[in-house]
Amino acid sequence: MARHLVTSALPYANGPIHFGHVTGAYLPADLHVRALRQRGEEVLYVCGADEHGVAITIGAEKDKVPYPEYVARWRDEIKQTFDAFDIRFDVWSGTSICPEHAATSQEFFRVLDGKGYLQVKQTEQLYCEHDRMFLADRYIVGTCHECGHEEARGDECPKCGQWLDPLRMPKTACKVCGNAPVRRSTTHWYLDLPKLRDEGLGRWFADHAWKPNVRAFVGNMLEDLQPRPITRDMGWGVPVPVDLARGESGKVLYVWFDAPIGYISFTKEWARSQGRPDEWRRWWQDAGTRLVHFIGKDNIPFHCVVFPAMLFGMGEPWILPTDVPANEFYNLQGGKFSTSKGWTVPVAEFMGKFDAQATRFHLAASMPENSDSEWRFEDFQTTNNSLLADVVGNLAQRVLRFLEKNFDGRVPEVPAHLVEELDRAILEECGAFGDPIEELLQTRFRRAAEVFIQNGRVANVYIDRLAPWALKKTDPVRCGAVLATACEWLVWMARWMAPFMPKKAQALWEQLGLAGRADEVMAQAMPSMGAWRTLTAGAKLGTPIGLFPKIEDAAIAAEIEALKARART
RNA sequence: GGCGGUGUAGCUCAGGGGUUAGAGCAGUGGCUUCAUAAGCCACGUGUCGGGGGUUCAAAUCCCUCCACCGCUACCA
Repeated sequence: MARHLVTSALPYANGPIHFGHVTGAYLPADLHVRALRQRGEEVLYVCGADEHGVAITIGAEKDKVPYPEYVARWRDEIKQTFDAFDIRFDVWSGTSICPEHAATSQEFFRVLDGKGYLQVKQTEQLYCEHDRMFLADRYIVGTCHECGHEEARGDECPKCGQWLDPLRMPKTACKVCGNAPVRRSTTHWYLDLPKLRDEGLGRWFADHAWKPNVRAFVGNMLEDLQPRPITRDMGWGVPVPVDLARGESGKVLYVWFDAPIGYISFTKEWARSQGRPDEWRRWWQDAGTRLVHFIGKDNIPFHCVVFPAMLFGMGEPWILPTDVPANEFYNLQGGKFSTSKGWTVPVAEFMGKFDAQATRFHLAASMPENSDSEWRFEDFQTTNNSLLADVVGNLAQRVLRFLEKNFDGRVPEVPAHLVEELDRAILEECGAFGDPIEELLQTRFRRAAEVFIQNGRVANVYIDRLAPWALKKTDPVRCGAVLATACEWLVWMARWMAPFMPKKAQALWEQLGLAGRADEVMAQAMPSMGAWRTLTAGAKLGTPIGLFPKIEDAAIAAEIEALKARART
């Protein structure tokens, strides 16, 4: 049994997150973590906001609020979204507030420098005197040096598609203020990625199992690797250690250098809060830890090359990622999610009208695991109505209501002579069932959702075959035994449901009259003949209430209309 | 431009060199009535994007073409 250190990409604290982020990097991690816990594994789930970088300074200045206030606002807003989705981290922090973050980041810089993995280079860059900052390529607009297009961005020309060098562009302007930037020389530190690759990172990557999208992308990247600058000229970020700055001032670590270190500093923060400040080493410096990063595909270069290179460069005993199950992108109703264009689903508003638990399930069932996928309101309705309500919710209802009406709301007895027959009936004769928890452990989320529903079908088939309503008059004892067996299956349904929809699972658990929690550690992985029943005959059941209310067509139509209306304004 | 992905039943997708290509949803017919007009059973259709090649055999491998999409790391 390994220790599992699970991370989700640190959300950038300059805007809200949407369903795409949730299903890309957070929900899968949460599902994986819950499945691990249910199997009794030791898990730590780490996340927090990424709060440095030039985009944040620009955003804050635009809003006329101090940087710390700006990031705090988004940090809290984003956290509320996670809370709404029942995504539960063991630690949630932020790179600008975590007390351990700056020192940890500087330690990385110091060690990598000491080991010769950093290079110092002087280059010319465009500098905006008005905004007093060096301009990243995307903050430059100007004339394309290839085709003469006048509104090219500094990194790429939208017209001819050429990759641009801002220093060669005949005419440029700062995208923020519109003024013409000047050339200015500056010094920066570069992470020597080719050297790290050649000294072992390349082998590490080659020897590892990866999702196909990750392998293809990184494999290419490793062939043509350049040293990468890891410092910037700005006042917001982790400062380059003074004693290593070679007399330079105003240098901070590049946001992508310090952001992944957040996983480590947040772990330290968590350890300290537990009263065991050294505990973090067990998670980051012990080969028994399995480190898994959940990210969207846009983060692949950083989590599969840059950050591993940094960890590798730190040397023993630091561990490297075990797996990076990157997802593709999630679209919305035929288009890309775009907060600025209004093509998005405001989470708080949505949660006021629809069920967060069912939403989790639908996001899992439509997750962009192997290719881009999308949220469609009609599909959400189908998942909720035809799968969750009809197959699973109604299953619980038909069993529990029957017992409520005819058996005083108690678990009937299963006479010894019927146990084997009924075990065989439901476990062997009503169709194949699978283990959703195992699928979640294997990070096959769509499959997990599918298997869960299939397991509900098995019990529906069982009930139809055994027809307890017919037995009611002819053989009440057998009727009770049939239903008690169905109840046992519902106990398993609640367990299987727990990672996907923890609150619904708990509700079902209580309807079954059970104390404790539906997500408690499972004593065995799957039901098996003669060894899967846990209920006590005569135990009082809870009150059956429909778990999944149907969603009306009109509600879906209204959402689609509202989405279109938002996009127009 | 480079790299990569996708293209399989009306829809969403799974599968992946070898018996008659699968699931769910939607549709049709039947059964049932415990249940959220729920459940169960049965049924249909597919040139597996086009073309070429390898092979005893390809949806599955190779080449090419077409369509759509993503990424292209000094913006997170």
